[in-house]
Amino acid sequence: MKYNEAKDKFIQAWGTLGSSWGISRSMAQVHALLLISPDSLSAEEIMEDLKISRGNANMNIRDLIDWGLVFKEQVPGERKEFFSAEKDIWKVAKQIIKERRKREIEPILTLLEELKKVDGTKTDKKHKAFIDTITNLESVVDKADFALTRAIKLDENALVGVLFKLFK
Amino acid sequence: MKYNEAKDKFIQAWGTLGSSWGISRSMAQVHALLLISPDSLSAEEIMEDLKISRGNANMNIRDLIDWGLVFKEQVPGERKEFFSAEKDIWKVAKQIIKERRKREIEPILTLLEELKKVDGTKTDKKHKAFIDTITNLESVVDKADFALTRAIKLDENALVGVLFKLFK
DNA sequence: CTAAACTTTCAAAATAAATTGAAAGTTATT
DNA sequence: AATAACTTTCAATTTATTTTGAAAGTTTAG
Repeated sequence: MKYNEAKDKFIQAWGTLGSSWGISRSMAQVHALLLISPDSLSAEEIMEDLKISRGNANMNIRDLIDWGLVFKEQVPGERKEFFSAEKDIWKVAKQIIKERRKREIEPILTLLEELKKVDGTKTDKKHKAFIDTITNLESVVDKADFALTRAIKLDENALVGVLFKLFK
Repeated sequence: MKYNEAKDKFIQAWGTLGSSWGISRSMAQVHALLLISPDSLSAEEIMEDLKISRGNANMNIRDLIDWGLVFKEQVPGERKEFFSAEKDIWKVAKQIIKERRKREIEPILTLLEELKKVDGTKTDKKHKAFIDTITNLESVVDKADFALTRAIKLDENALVGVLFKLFK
């Protein structure tokens, strides 16, 4: 397989994959392109390579910067901005976990806390089932939160150690 | 907060949440409704409660069954089918992890394995960067796969034990 | 076997999300 | 201060996803 073929395959597959993670195709593709680029790229180059519009490129680059997955770089003698991706995949994974935890787990916990306050008596079947579900959900989500919060503080080697200890 | 208010809030929030996990709003809402229902519900009741069409209800119930989150139940004397959700949230979480692992992690590993075969020389910067990225990705995804595969074999209490050992 | 009860399918319609591109906004250079 | 280089915004458009609902299919009861 030729380099260009492999590159296109990776970018396109990463784009498809992104969709199932709630990340837009373009954002995933910009990320993929920067991940495999040895040098930082300008918005112009990204647009041309991926055949996407200026607006799209700009928006997705900004989002990737917000996610902490891409950095702005200053190239001496060049006026325009260049961008490069975080290449340490473990850091990338941690960043993604961190962002999703903040965006998804925190709101669930807030919601569940709120919903526990529902009025009702213990003898009402529906009320009981509701409280049970909310309580059990909270317990599981709390544990996931705990695990993820700790995981993003580990380095990759420590994680490996932990995994082996855990599932020996 | 009244029961009905809390119920609606939960169903609506679960629907919204589902979206960010690549699950359609209706599917998440059907799941939420069944999760808090003490009794199993017919397709008819689900349609009416959530104000969704027959086809939509049917499709999403089937999908939830495929995911192993909902079961068909036979009610004596009734001809139509009734449905109920798995109420053990740890089992629910494990099912979701299991399905997503199969649908998302397996294809990535296949892709990365394939992409390692790219032609090229070690002196080519682009080729080297590509191989590095693919290799590092594979290493991280492999570890995630290992951790998830093991996690879905644990029961909830064992998981708690493991978490404490891990992050003492 | 036939009709009624119920379930599934799927093309069309509705909705939601992503993308474009040109105009407006900024910043640096002379 | 004027202009060129570059970045951002956003309304309009395109594309993708979800939902509908009526028709077709299936199963059970009589």
